Amino acid sequence: MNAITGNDGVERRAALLATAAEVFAARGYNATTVRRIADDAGLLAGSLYYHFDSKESMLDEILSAFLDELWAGYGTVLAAGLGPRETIEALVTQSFRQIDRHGPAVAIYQRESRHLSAQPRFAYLADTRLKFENAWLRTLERGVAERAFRADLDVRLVYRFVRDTVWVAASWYRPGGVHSPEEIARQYLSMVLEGITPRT
Amino acid sequence: MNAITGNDGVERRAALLATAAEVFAARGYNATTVRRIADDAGLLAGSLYYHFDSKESMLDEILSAFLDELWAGYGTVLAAGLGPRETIEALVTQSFRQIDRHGPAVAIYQRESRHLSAQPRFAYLADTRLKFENAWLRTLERGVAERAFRADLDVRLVYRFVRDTVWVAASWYRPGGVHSPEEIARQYLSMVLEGITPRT
Amino acid sequence: MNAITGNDGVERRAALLATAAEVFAARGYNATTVRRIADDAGLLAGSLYYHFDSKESMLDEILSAFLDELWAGYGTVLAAGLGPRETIEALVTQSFRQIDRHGPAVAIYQRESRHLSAQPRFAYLADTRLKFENAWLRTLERGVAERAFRADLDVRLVYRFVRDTVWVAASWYRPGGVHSPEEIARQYLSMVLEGITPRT
Amino acid sequence: MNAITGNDGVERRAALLATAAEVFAARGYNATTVRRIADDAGLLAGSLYYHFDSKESMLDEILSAFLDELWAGYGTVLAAGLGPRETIEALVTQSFRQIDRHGPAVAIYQRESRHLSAQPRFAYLADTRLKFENAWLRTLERGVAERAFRADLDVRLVYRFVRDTVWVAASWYRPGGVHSPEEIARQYLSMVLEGITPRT
DNA sequence: GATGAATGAGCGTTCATTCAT
DNA sequence: AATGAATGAACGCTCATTCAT
Repeated sequence: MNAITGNDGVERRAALLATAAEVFAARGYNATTVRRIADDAGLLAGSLYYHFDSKESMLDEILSAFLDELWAGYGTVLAAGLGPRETIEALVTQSFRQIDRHGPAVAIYQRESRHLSAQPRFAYLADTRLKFENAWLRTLERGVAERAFRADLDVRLVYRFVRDTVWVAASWYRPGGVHSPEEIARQYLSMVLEGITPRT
Repeated sequence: MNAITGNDGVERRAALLATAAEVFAARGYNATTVRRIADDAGLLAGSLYYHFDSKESMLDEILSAFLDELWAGYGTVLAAGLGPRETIEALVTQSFRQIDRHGPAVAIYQRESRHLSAQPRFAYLADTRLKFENAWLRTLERGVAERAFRADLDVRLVYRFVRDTVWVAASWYRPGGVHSPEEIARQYLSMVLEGITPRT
Repeated sequence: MNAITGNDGVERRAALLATAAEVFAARGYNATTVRRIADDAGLLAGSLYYHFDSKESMLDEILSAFLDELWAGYGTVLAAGLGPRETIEALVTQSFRQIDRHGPAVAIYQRESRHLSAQPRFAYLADTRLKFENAWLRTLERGVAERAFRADLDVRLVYRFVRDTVWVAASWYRPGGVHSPEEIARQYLSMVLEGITPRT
Repeated sequence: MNAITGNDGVERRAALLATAAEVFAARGYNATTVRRIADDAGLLAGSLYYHFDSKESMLDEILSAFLDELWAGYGTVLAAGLGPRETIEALVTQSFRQIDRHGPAVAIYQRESRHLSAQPRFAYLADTRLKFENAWLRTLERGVAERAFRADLDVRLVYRFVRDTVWVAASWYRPGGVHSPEEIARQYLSMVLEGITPRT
């Protein structure tokens, strides 16, 4: 009947999660009603509970799927033994690629992770934040030590600025627009690495 | 009788709004209950309605008070006839000062303005965004024309990066910390203007 | 394939009803979900509807099967032309035997019959209660007339006490325990007929 | 305005609990909807939550108020140093008085305590059952030792029968009927102590 | 100015039931 | 016979809001 049989259930589930992620990203998790997700997905609110335990478990699945993929990418970069500048470039590029593929999940992460991480179920969000911070700070510090980066800037401030700028892009980035993720990464890196004033 | 009793209605109102802004910023507007605000302010939920029409009108008052003050500052800067670089420096510094003084309002603005601006009551948020964009884009474009800024960067992308990075700082900035708003602005501007790699 | 598969439809149906009765007895009819019955029976909730019209019809079938058997036994006793004391003894013994064989059904009857009998479908429960009451009251009154029972006790109160005590035993009686139903009946009858203080 | 001012809130709460207890007793806790309680009490479902945390907390309050009073009465009896027969008489009389005063609570206790006591919040129901059993069993055993009660009956069985008969009376007893609680206790005790057959 | 009690709409969730496969 | 997915009504509960006092 259906050309893509075999894992209909899996695909249905994935489609529902994608719908949920979009609504969560657009309106915020708390402000999103389960009826609204169901409307957008074309079924009744109660029917979602055939596929998921709860609204919260949908959120959990969205965030952990995104973070799993994110860390897979980051892990490869960090294990590659690149220099500080190249590491930063690769991490930023990876990040924009994740925004391209998991835009809604990134937006949700950005908006909700702070207060969610207080709940045991979402404790992994706090872990992620820490691992994240570690990877970036160490790379920046190594860069300063190796004179790849300026020594007169506060590394923690730079980290915060860079971290936020990357993720907050999820709030305006739309896949299929004029800029590819790689192009955005390139522009962003050029700005942060070289500055927006001309180097004479 | 309680900690935030002022000696007249205006002060009482302002104190209540400050309390509301803090809770909105900490938990999000939708997730904040009117009862929680009342608890923090030391009265009962129903009593807030003597002072305000609705929860929404508290939000409205918080955001417009902040934007009024913000535009007063920006207006002075834009009217001062500075060069592009100096204008950018002044706008960024102004912004960090606003974060210092109106932290909660900025955080609320950052988090909620996108979906609020769809409602007629909050249409002014969309206007603000536009005015904001205009001021920045024009300054950046003028800078490119005058060779104060690099011509090879996409001006709209630079605008988005800078705008977001500045405002999102409200989510981690705490007044009275190790860095003054001016110092944060200086570091940020140094990064964006000069880049984080050393200029030989 | 699963533990309670019979070799024909009748047995399957009976096995499903037995499972349902156990769950109804353990958790109460209302608190029992059709899914729970299905789980215990090793199929999915929807599949039960191939065998039964509704959850209510399962209950109906359980209760009427039990009452049919109960009245068969009672009928034999009442038709036997025994004296009042012997009739009471036989009825009580019959009752404990029913508890032994239809424990879950008796527990359900005890717990739910009062409010169920308001529904037309379960009106027969009220009839049963009446027939029951009639048989007992008549036997007790005959016993008083024939001086087999004391005349100074309120016959209706005695009836209520005895009826309740017998049926409520279904809530603690477990088949295969230390006491056979006949032994429990003997002890119970001894208490009610002779009293727990010694006869000098 | 109201003749019984001063503790209106307390009385309102008590009246609501009494209404809830009646509905719980009539239909069972699980089958009772919070809307039904509210209907019977003349307000809307949501309004109940101004007075109580949850449906469960209403149940909790009903049961613990009843048990507190019950144990106060039992404590007095058990501390009075009466003989076994007199102790049993006093306990039974106390029990029927409790049924008279807390009829719905007793019916709820009888119907729900078994499965409720599995929840931590209602663990005290299991404690009560144990204390109860202890008081009765010890009194019966003492009675057997002192030859006040027959030695040929199984004490545990007698306990179960007596316990059940007393409490199950809550399902048919209505305050203000033809029999006072004391009269019912007298008849019941006469039956159990002396037996229903005449002592020659 | 503030309280206490209520409203009513809507929320996340459950569950008996249906039905195409 | 049984499954998987859905329905739709109802449930316990929350919360912005109202209003007599």
